[in-house]
Amino acid sequence: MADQQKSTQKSDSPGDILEQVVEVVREAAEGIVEDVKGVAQELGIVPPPAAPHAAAPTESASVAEPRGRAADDNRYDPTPVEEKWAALWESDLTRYAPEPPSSGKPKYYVVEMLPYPSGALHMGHVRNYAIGDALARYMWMSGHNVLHPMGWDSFGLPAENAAIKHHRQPREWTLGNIAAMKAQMKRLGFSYDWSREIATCLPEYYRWNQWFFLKLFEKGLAYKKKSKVNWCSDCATVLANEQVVDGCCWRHEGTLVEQRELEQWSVRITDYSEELLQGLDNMEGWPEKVRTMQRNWIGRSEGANVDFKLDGGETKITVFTTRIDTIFGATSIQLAPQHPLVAELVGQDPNKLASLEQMLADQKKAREEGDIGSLDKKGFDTGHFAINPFNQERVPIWVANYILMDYGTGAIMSVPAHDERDFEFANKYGIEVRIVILPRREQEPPEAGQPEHPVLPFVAEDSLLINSGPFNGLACEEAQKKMAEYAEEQGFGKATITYRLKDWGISRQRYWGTPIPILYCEKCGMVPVPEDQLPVLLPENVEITLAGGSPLTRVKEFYEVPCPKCGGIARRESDTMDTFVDSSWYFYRYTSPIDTAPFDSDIANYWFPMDQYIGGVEHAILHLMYSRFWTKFMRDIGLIKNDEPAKRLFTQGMVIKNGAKMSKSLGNVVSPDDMVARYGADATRLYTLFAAPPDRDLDWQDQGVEGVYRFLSRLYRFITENPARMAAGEPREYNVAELAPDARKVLRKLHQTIQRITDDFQGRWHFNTSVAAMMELLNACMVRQELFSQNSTAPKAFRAEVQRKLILLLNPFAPYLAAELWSTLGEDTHALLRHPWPQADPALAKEEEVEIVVQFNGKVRSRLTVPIDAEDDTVRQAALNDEKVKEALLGKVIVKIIVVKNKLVNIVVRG
RNA sequence: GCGGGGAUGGUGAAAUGGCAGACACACUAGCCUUAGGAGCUAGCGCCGCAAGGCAUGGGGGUUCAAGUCCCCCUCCCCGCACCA
Repeated sequence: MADQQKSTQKSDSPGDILEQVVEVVREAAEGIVEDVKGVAQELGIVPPPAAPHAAAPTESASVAEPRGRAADDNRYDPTPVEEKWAALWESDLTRYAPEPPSSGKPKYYVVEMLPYPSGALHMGHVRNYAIGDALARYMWMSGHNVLHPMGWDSFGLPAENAAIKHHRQPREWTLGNIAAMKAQMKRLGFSYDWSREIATCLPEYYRWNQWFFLKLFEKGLAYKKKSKVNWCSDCATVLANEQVVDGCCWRHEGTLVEQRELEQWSVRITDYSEELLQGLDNMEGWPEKVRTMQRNWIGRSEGANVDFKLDGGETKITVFTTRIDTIFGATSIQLAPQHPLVAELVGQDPNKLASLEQMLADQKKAREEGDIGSLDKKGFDTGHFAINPFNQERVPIWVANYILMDYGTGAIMSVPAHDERDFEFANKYGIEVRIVILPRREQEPPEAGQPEHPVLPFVAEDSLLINSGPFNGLACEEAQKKMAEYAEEQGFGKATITYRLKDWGISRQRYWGTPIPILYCEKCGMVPVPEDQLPVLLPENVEITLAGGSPLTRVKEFYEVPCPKCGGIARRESDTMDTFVDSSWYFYRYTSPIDTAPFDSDIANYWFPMDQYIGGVEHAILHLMYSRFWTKFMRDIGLIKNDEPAKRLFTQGMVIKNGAKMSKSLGNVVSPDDMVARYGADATRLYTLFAAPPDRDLDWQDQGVEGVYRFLSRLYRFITENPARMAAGEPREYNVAELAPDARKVLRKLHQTIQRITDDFQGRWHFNTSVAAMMELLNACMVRQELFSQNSTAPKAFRAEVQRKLILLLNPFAPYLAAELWSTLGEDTHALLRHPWPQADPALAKEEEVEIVVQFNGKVRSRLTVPIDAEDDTVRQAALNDEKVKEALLGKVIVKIIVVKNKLVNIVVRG
C-alpha cells in the first residue's frame, strides 16, 4: 500500500519532522550554517554566548539593539540573575528528582515530546517546553510527586547528511548537537530531571530496541516481506519520502524516483487494528481532532468479500464491497492495474499492454504529486467475463486506474447506479446502469433501458431493493446481512472487515539507526541474534555515502560474522530500524533507565499512564499510533499494566511569523538564543505563553517580548525597591478587618488572581490570561505604591503576603525571577519548587460593591453602584430612582423589568 | 469531497447568553532627562463638535438581552482523500 508506505518510510521522529526537512534543504542549499556550527563546536563553544550586550541582531532586525544600562536605567537585567541561578541549580543534582512512591503524594508524570538534536532549539520547542514546565512546577507546588524528564530522539537522516556534507561522523555530530541543545535548555531553566536523560542513538538505549525486536519476532509480530520503496538509480539507494522532490531525487534533479520492491521488515500493527480503534472512544483526555485522525487512518470498513468466477474457468476474482445489497446492479468487474490476474487476462494484446503501461505511469505520477483523487478515470475492457454468483449473470471484466491494489482486494464490482465513481466510469465507457434500490416512497422503477437518469439514487436513505431476485423488497441494511449470510452458505463469500491501516514497515537502508538483530546463515537461514549477545553495536568510523546501498554492507567486521547457531558463514542484516521505533517507548525508559531491562516494570507501573503528554499535532498519527501499539504489545508480554500510554494529550499550536511557519528560506526565524540574550529566559518563555492560548498558533512579534519584559522589570522594581522582609519570628498574621480600603482592594485582587490562575491550570490552560491576570495584579499594586513603601501604614505582614504570593504565582511561568525575588524577601529558594500553591479565599476575593448597568431594551442608558448581592427589588428601585432613567422613561410605558444580580437591570419599554 | 480548527480595533488577543475590546503591542501628547531606544502620566474601535449612532466575516432566526445558541452562506488554516 503505497500511501501507507509513503508514510512509514519517513525517517522522522516526534522530535520534529519539519526540522529534518529544513535540515535537508538547508544543507543541500548552502551548508554554511553547518560550517559555522562545526567550527564553533570544534572550538568548544557549545552553548550560545549569553552576554546580552554582545548579541548581534540577525533576522530580527526590527528588534531594538540591546540597550546600554546607564546609571539611571532601572530596568531589570536578567542575564546575571538568570546565570547565577542556573549555576546554582546545575550543582543541585537532585533538585528536580521525584520522590519515592512512599512519599504518599499523588504522582504526576508529564512529558514533552523529545526533540531531534538538530543543533539548536527553535521557538516551537521553547513554547512546548514552557507549557510543560509551567505545568510541572504548578503540580509540584500543588503537592504532587512530579516526574518531568527529557531526552533526545537522536537517530535519523540529518546526521548522515551532515556526515556526507562535512565529513563528520554522525555520532560526533549528534552528540555535539545534544550538548549544545542541552545547554540551551538549561539556560532556559526547564525543570528536567537530567539523571534520567536518554539518547536513542546510544547502545544502552538502542539495545532495548533490539530486545523488543526479538520479542516481536518471537511472537510473529515482526516479519519480512516484499514492499515498495523509493529508489534513485543514480544514488543506487533507497530514499526517504522527504528526499523525493516533485517525483525526482533531491540530489539528482531530473532523475525520476522509482518504486522498487525490496525485502523489508514489517511489524504487525494490524493485529491491533480493532483495539487501537476502539480504545479511542475512551480517550477523553485526547483532543477530538487527534482521535478523529487516528480513526480515519485506521479506516475500518465493514462489508463483504464475494468471489466472481472467471467465465469458463475455475479462477476466482474476489471483490470487496461495503454494499453487497447492490450486487444485482453490478454491471462490470473492475481490477486495479496491478492486480495479479491482469497479465493473464490482457495476454499479448499490444493495445491493451500499452494502455496498461500508461495507466501505471499516470497512477505513479499522480501519487507522487499527491493528487491521485483528481486523476481522470480511465480503463479498458479485457474482453473476459466473470459470473455474478447471485444471479449467474456474465459481467465484463475491466481494468481501471481508479482501483487501488492496496485497498480491499484490488478488485471491485462496479455498480454505476449506486456509486458516483462507478457512474462516472460507466457513463464514459457506455456500461449499463441498473438501478437496484429505490427510496421507499418512490417504489416506481424507472423505465427499462432508460439511458440516463436525471438524479440517480446513489446512496438513498431508507431504500428498498428492486430487481434483486429473492431479495426484492428488503431494506438495504437487512439485505446486506442476509446477502452476506447467503454468500457464506453458498460458499462464495462472507462478511468481512477491511482496515486502511497497514503493517508498519520498519526497515531503513541507512547507517544511523538501530541495527536489526538478525543474521542470515548459509545453512541455518534467518537467525535472530541471541538475547545475551545484545547489543548489536553500530560500527563507528564508517564512511557514509549514499551510493551503493546501506553503508553497513561495506563494513566487513560488522557484515560478515559467524552464525551463532552453527558457527558457519553468515552475514548480518544491514537494514536499520525506523526511528519511530525509538520514540515508541522512550517515555517508559525515563522511569528507570536501568541496564538489565528496558525499564523496571514496577516503577513503570507506578508512573504510567502518563498524566500529560505535550507536543505538536504533526505527530497525531504516526508517533502516537505507534506508541499506542507499542504500549499494547508491552502489556501483552507482561511488562506493564496500562492499555494506553497517556491519559491526556495536549497538542500545542505552531509558532509562526508573518503568517508562515518559521523557516530559513522565508527568513522569519527568531532564534531563542537572541531572545534569551536580549530579554532573558523568563521573558522569552513568558512571551510564548502570553501571546496566544497554547492550543492556537502563535504569531511571533518581536515587540511583544518587550511587553512581557517590561512587566518583569516592573515586578522586579516593585519588590526590590520595597521588599517586605519578615524577620525570623516576626508575626505573619494581621487583621484583615483593620486594613485600609486600598489595602483591602489589593488583597481582593490578589485572591481573585489566585483563583483565575488556579482555574487556568486546572481547566482550559489559557495561560495567556493567567499572565494577564498577574499583570493586572501588579498594576493594582503599583497604583497604590505608597501602601508598599517603607513608611507605609499598612501592616508589614500584609505587604509581605502580597509580595510572596505574587512571586509564588509567577514561579511556574518565570522561575528565575521568582527565585531572585524570593531570595530578596529572605525566603528559602530551595523550598520554592515545592512551596504550597497559594489558596484563593473566596471571602477575601469578593467585591463589596458592583457597578451595574441600566439598559433600555438592551441599550445601556445609565450606571449605578450598588452593594454586592443586593436584593433584586432594591436594585430595581435604585434603577427607577436614577435621574437619567427617569428622564429616559418620559413618554414610555414599562413592559417589564429584568434584574440580573450583580450585573444589570434591563427595562423593557414601549413607546 | 470528508473531518477538524478559525475569522473580534492598526497588531497579538479578552469576554459562565448580561457594559464587546481585559491584558499587552504599536501609535499620539505630555512629564523627566545632556540624550531617550529607559521610566512616568494621559489618550487610543469607527463616525460625530456634541448628544448620540454604528461595530465581533455575510445573511436570517431564537431571546428582555447574542461575539457566544440555531439555520444558511463566504473566506482562511490543518489533516485525509478515486478507501469500493
